[in-house]
Amino acid sequence: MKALLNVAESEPHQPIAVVAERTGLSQDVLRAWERRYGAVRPVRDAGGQRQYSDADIHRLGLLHAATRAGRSIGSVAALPTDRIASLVEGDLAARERSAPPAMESPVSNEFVDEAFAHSRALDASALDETLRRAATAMGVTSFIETVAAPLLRRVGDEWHAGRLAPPQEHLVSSVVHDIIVATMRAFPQRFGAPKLLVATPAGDRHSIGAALVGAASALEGWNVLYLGADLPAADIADAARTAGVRMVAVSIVYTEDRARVLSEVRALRSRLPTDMVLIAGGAGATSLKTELAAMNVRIESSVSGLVAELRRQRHAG
Amino acid sequence: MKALLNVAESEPHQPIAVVAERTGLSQDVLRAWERRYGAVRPVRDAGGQRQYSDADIHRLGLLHAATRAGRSIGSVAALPTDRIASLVEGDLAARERSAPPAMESPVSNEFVDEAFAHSRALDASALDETLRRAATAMGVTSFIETVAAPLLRRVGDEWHAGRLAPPQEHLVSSVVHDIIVATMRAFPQRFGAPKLLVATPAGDRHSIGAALVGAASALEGWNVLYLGADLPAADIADAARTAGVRMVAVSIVYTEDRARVLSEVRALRSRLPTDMVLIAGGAGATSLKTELAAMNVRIESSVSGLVAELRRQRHAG
DNA sequence: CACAAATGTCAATGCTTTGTCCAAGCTAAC
DNA sequence: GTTAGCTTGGACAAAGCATTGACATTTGTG
Repeated sequence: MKALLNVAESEPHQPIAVVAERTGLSQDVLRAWERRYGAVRPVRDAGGQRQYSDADIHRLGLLHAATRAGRSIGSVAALPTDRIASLVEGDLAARERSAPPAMESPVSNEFVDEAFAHSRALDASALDETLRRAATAMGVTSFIETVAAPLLRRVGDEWHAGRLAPPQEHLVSSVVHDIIVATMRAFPQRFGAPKLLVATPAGDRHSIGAALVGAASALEGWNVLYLGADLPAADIADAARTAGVRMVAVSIVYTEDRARVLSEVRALRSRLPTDMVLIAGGAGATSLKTELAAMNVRIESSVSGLVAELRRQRHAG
Repeated sequence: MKALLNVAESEPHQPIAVVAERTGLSQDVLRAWERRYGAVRPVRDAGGQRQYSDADIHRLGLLHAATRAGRSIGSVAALPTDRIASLVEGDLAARERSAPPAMESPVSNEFVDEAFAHSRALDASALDETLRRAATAMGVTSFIETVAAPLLRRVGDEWHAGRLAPPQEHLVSSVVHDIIVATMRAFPQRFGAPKLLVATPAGDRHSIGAALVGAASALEGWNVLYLGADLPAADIADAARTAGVRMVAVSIVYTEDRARVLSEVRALRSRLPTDMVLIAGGAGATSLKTELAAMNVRIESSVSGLVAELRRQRHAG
């Protein structure tokens, strides 16, 4: 930072147009600041036109920065240049201190609102983009908890209240499902990692729960074999044997026909090796927990519980 | 935090806009607190406008902190400043005690440890998988802050200490860069969304910062034109014009040659339309902030600050 | 629970500051 | 000489600030 002080030399001088370009100030403002506040005093050439030095330009840039920060030009125009520089520096530093507080909750609500609007309008691609953005930004786990679940609940409520038609509900379920499945599929099969089969038993077509389980497991480093919804017990068992999985997880949502569900799970349990762990999750599983526990099926009511179980199994098995 | 005690000088005074910005209090609140409780008594300039001293600002900041801690403004506004300060200090200490330190760190440290081990072993695919898993699980934002940045720092440290060879460092940079770029590219161009150009000026080959900016912007819903590192000013300006972008952001890391960096940015600024916003970020930008501010370049030292600016621009422009 | 005080926010109005525009004349450059 | 750019002085309009009063919540209290 050497200041060039050789007065005799013809220092570089710029016409007003160049100064306006460089500082971002209009020519009118440059003249007004000079006339009204004496912000700078450019020398004049033979014809009376302003010739700004580099120091002038720098000073004007600082003044511009000061006004952008909220100061009035009248109160800073007369200050010495280094004083202005320190003011500007202070303003920048102060803004830095106030910036960090990043917000979480308002953002996720924004996502829910946005997604809901797209759902109402049946705009599939916009909905998809919004949800993907949310998932990428906040992570799958928070996405599920703070965006997907609230959105599904809200859509469900509105549907029950008659303010939303079935297509809207289907759209949301299907888009959310696709996103979660895509997340799961994004993880390559890892050699040596234990394998987990995820499905929904016959009679239950709500596959979102299963997809959630699959995604969470994939994030845990498991190789996930995701078979989707409405699968007969025999098929699940065959697949488990063929693929050589270590564990099987089923998601149960639909429990209107309790007997049907129980018999499906029972059939599955009996077709699997006795020492293979079978986990059930979802709202339906919780409401049947006594019966399920009695037939050697483990219940995990939350995703985090499942994750804990996965870790145990992984290091145990 | 030095208080400037030069008495002889005309004490610096700030207008209400700056005070509002720095304290986070609205102008309305500032005036209400003064009128109703005499919280501060700023002097007035010739035209009757309030001029706050630095002591006033400090006091107002304390009052704001006190109200955030649950105290009523009426009960603290009249107290002497040092009494308020001790109250606030007590409140903060109490909050420390009550708030159990939310442990996010063990998880992310696990990722960092795992990734670091893979880096050391030069196992590119395992490193890639680990980092992708982390990014998917926790979201890009947290991933950057709690995994990518610590990992890069750690690798850098070890490299400086001679315990790691250049290939390891390159591997980590390149994998992290690829993941972030992939995230950015995963978002489709949205019709009607404003466009942002992101690049690193000539002479600086550290493109990770630029990639971070691009990803954060894409998550904000902007169409991002990411041009990578080491780009001459003229090329950036041409691209900006051709693509019709609304804003340009450059990431500056390398400041060994300050003059070179400054002249590149100056050239870029002068080639862009005067009213187009040019933002600079990165460690290098921070160390040059006064100079950059004087040439009508905006500084954002953190990603969250940039995001805030993006929102402002989006709704403003 | 109801009532009153406290407090953040907003609107209306008037004054100040500041950016922009205009007109007429002058200068520079091709 | 003609066109584009600059200067000056003045005028005007937009933006910012001050003041007052009111409103809607929240909070505290009997």
